[in-house]
Amino acid sequence: MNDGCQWRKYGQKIAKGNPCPRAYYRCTVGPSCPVRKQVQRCADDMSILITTYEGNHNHPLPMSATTMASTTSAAASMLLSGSSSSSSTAAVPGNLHGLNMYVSDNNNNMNSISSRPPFYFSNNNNNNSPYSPSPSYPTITLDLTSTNNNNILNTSSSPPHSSSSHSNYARFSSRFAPASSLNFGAASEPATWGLHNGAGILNYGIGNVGRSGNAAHYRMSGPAAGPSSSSSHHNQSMLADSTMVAAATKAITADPSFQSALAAALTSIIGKNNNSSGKVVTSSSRGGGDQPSYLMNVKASGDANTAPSSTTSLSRTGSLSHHGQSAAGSGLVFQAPSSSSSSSSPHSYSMPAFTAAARDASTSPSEDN
DNA sequence: CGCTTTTGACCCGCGC
DNA sequence: GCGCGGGTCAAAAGCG
Repeated sequence: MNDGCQWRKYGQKIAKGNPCPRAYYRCTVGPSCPVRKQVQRCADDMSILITTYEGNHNHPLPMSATTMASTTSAAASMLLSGSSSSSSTAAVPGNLHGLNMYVSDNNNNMNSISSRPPFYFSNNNNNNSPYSPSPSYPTITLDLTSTNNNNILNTSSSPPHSSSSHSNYARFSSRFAPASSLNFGAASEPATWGLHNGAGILNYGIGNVGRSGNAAHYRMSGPAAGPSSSSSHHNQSMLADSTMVAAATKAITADPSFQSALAAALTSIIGKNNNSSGKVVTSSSRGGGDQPSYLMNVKASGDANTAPSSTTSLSRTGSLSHHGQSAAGSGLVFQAPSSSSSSSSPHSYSMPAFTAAARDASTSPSEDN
């Protein structure tokens, strides 16, 4: 996926748990630009690419990387951020509890590093795009650079690849709002992608409201608050215009493998932070409403000296597999890495828990290992 | 010829 | 201390 920057590959590695090699690239635009990116295919759906950016560019970005004219991304930004602005709004990345994300169609100049959010989904399944030659590869990109004020990272004082708790990953996590969570829709249920907090105040997502043959119909789902509510900066209205539906549908097309890829992408963050001061610590049920809700709590204290400890959660609702095994009442579903023992146990996961979540979402639990 | 990619070696942190 | 795994280095090969 052409993102407007020039990259030089400097390494490739087979990572555990994924037969596909992970490729390492450096930015070659600047003489000593510290920005790097990793590209890897999703283990569960090799048509999905996961790209992770890390570092700050120390040079002006090329024009191709600074132009942003994506109405789709703007719409999707609103979708996931809860903004009520119309589609004429400039492409301002959504910012919800510190987690910026939006859905993007790669055909719409989704090439800007300076203005895109750090976490976005791209489905470049339009072969007319000059940036997506041949096959269509939906991609999930984690942008850990800090080239605009909307990014949640600031890695300027971090060494490019610190593996200590001072890494940018730790700060990434530390800036999650304590109660924010990412809502994984159940694979066998209408997907509700979006963010909500522990109290269920914010729950923007994309709901599959019906199927006709193979055609899925999506709607935007929001909280119960009225569309004109503006009492808080988290405007809770949703605009389900056609642009948003189109963007949302594209993002959901890969469901449930989309979930897997997202989980794997998150794994790349959490895995970095899997140390004594910040790790996936537990999993628990935390039913907060009428439907079962399983939250995977991630404690990330980040920089032990400066950042207060915070907790973020991954949650998914509904059943956990395609095979009818409901997780309701089953209690612990995800096992924390700290108590797992590699792959020897059928209920332990060598990968961080987010990968486990992905497999739960798309395969039989008995296939996990 | 210059730049990029490939690929095995190397480094280092972490867990046992 | 040792092995493992992720990330990087650097020489060789590839390519336009």
